[in-house]
Amino acid sequence: MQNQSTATPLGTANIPLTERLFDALQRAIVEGEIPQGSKISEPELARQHGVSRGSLREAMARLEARKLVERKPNLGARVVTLSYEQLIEIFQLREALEGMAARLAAQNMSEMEIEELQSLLNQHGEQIAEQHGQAYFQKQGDLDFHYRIVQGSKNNQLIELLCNDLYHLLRMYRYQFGMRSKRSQQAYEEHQYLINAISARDPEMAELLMRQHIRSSRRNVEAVFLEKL
Amino acid sequence: MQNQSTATPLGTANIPLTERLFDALQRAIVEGEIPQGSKISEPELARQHGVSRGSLREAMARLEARKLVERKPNLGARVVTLSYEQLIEIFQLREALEGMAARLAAQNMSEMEIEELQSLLNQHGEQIAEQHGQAYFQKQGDLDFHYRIVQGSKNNQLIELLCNDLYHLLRMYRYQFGMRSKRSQQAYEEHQYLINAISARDPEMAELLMRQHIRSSRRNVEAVFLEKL
DNA sequence: ATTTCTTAAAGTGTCGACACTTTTGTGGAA
DNA sequence: TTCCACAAAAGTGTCGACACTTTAAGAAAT
Repeated sequence: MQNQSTATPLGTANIPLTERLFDALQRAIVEGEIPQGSKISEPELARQHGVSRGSLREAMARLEARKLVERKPNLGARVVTLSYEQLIEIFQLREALEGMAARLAAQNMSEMEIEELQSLLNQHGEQIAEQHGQAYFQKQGDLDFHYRIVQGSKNNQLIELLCNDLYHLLRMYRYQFGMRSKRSQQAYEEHQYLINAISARDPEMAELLMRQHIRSSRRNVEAVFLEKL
Repeated sequence: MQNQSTATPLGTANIPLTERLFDALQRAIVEGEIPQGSKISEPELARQHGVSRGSLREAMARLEARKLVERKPNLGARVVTLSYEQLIEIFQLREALEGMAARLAAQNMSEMEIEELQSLLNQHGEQIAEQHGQAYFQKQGDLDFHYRIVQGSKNNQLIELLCNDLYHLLRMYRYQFGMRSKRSQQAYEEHQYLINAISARDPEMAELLMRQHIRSSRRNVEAVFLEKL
């Protein structure tokens, strides 16, 4: 039996402080609550969250590993600064990684998983039809779809890398750069082709389609950026 | 002015303790000095290295991020356990990532870098001729070659990922699984083709060749493993 | 008024201590 | 002898303190 009345907010039991802190900070950074490029003062941030500097420090080390903050010895840490160049680099990474993921998914996804993926896409389709669903589709839906294919690859290295490491940095870009687009209809169709290839157990085709899909997505981002100038 | 006589071993000045510790531990793990799968006791390891637990803890957090140790809350940390399955997964990753790296290298490497790469390969060739240079070529040379192509991609995300994160895990496999092979002659030739493609500024071909090269390398590992059973 | 030197404030690096959790080891009951 | 309970030991989680480094502010000199 342990004290449930005093400190522990019920449900956070046994989850180490550092971990909760890490999640909280990650969310705050991704959503821009702590602005990009801003300097982080350990004593202040620790105080705000009511933890010791040591605990915060360990959370920061993990944030650094995910490239959400940058630290320089004796100079302290700052939230990463997002840039167009980095975003393009990430798209190139994704093209390679998710391409491989799609290839493996075509080999390794179970029939059931494929069905679920299809029904997820059907939902997206409805939402697009209903509300010209730009908001939802871009922000959550697209991410969900890609997420599942990565899971379907059954390659743990790939899953770890894309879903734990890169995922949050990418989310940060979506949050803070806007990144809405008029491509939802187009993306929806590309997703459907992809499912077809996976369903047909055609790894080669699945990889090809995924790579094209991400390349289109990148071009769209490039176009949006040019507009802004 | 700072005390040069007492503590600082001259040359380690200003490099934080945690960082030096991190490097030392990483080396020890990669080379198997601390055996794979072994449990790590923070107090003991800290004592051995003459640092406080806090410093060691931060180094451990970074090791964890590189997948060299695994930590579970309240249960402590163990060195990662290498497995055939994981190795295959890593090869799949590399196929995707280094394939992309080769593609980009064909676009972005400077003429000078290409020349240097060629002369590096020439050295390798000589070594193979001389001493049937299996040892060197496998352990260092091959890694060097791939390393340079990744650098040549000029994609910082890719460079970071392959040369900082995955690199050491891969080195650990080389160290501890042996992974010598009779493929050095074959690999040498494949490397030469790759340079030709890069030199011809043919991204498509460079990617294709790199992927084939890594796939061959994987097949070789698979074969070596089957032998062992 | 501008620059530079000096000194105080803030911040980071590192440590040792204590509370709580898990593991280990020992003795008694079946 | 085997199994369980329970105390002791070891280990992890978290904190606060102190030393050294960097940054900021203010005084002195040009």
